[in-house]
Amino acid sequence: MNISKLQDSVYLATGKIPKGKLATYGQIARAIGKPRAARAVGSALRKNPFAPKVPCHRVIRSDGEIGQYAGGQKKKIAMLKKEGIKIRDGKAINLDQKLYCFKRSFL
DNA sequence: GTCGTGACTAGCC
DNA sequence: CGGCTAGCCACGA
Repeated sequence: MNISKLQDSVYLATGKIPKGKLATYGQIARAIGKPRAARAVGSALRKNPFAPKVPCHRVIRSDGEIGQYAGGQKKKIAMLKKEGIKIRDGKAINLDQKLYCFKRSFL
């Protein structure tokens, strides 16, 4: 369990993302109570000790871009496509439709 | 305790 | 609309 508190919060929030839905780093950061910690969220996901448990590939940028991925953006895009997310030129379409509403129980 | 880096965001030109 | 810069947060050395 050698994980920091920030990581724990990020994994918890990310794990709540249902299949077929997406979330932005900023959204997760906000969900954990740190709306300015989008970077820290990415750093936490990069370690991702809960690989299959935490769908880090469902987390994308606020611009609708896929963002980085430990296994490569290509893999991330492929997985998202399989989940039902449509990707075009490395960007998620219908993003507003696929975005997931986070709970504010953290606050 | 200080410095540097990174799966980001928003603002400015 | 597109590209660039600065700002923020957390972690590791």
